[in-house]
Amino acid sequence: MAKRERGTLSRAEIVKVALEVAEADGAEALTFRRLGPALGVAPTAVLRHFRDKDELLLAIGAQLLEHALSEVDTDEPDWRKRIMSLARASRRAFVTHPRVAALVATRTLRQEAEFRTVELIIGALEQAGLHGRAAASMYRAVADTILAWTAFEANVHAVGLDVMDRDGLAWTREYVVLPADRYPHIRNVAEHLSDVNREDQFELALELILDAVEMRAKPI
Amino acid sequence: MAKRERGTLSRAEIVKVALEVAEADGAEALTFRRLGPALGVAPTAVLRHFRDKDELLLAIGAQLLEHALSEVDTDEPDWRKRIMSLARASRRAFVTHPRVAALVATRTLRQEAEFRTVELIIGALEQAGLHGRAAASMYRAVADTILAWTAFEANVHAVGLDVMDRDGLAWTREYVVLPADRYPHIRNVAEHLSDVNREDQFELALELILDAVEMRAKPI
DNA sequence: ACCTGAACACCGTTCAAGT
DNA sequence: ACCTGAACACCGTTCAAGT
Repeated sequence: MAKRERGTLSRAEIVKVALEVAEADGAEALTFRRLGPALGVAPTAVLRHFRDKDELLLAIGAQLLEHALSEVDTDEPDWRKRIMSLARASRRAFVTHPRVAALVATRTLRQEAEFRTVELIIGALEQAGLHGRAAASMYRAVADTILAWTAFEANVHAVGLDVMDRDGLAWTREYVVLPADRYPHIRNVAEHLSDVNREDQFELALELILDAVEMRAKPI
Repeated sequence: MAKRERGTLSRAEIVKVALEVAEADGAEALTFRRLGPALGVAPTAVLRHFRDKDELLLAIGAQLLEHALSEVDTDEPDWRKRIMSLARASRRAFVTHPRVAALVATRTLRQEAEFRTVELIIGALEQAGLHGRAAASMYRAVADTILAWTAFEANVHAVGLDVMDRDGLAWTREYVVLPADRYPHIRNVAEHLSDVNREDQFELALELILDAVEMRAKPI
């Protein structure tokens, strides 16, 4: 706990160290009392830069989204690829920091990074041929699906890391041994349930929605 | 805090009162220390029926899903309607108890109610014409989308109730005033953004996916 | 202006003791 | 067998005091 010179603490550094702490020891370790020492400072010093814990979490979320956005190729001419690129980048950023992501994914961040995300999606949909009300409506369906899936995955990951021992890894195994007379449909596909991983499902769900977007934009 | 006779405390009653407490005072009020008095019992007495708080939350989640399932018309012959009915019932159950739902939605509950849900969805997909690996894969896409959206909405609701003052209700208002030169696409549809509500989006996103399911099951 | 240290009002969980 | 009460090891946040 080397003491540091006064005035050298910044919001940026706090966010960075907070991510490290959460990554290393879990979201429940992300407390002011641990964060202080990790920064070489008293626990309450952080409160001089963030009004409360919620404001800190919001800043962390913004940072995550910022990083995801920086990886998106905004010059990609194909609108579907642009949306998929954004979706994958978001997923990657959140799954990399699942414990923090779970805490912030559902917050409206209301910051630069979020506005740019919205702009990107609406632009893609307009290119696809949707405008006005239809574009607004579809934007919410697409954006919220990406966000919902991303948040969901982050949560599952975070919980998975925390209670893996209790819940067990192979949940699909339980489905295989269910009584066939009461669960005939499950039995039919049980052997395939463990093959599918969540990343594939995320891609599939999104592709399904974009298929439908395309159909509605340019009806046959 | 009328004392109660010994041996009258049950898991069922604890779950019921826990839901009431959370509903009334928020998820952060769902503590053993408040739950005890609400049950007319010492705070630690609850720990005789649930190993820890996580086990209590799991039981609450199971109860929510159970209730949702009881409202689904499983005899409905149209597979699309059956899935939509399940989705709406889940949404309703979770949005009714957003603060608790947010805490439990991402847990694999691994209980009776969950198995029946899976059985229902796979049965619907088989009726649609999907089998084996394709059915398993699509089941995950559909089920996880319902779950992700439901969890997401519950979270948004819960956060909304908790930090409504700070975040403000009319987030869409901020989008209307964004500089048009930097966000031209947003500006194009800004006036329509506030029209769409989340329930419509949930329905839309699901219909989009089911459209695509139908297309893949019976290709043109 | 920025940071510290003590204090306040909480948590979940354990455990010896009561009935 | 079931419940209580005290105790332990934590939280976020406030606030007077230091530099």
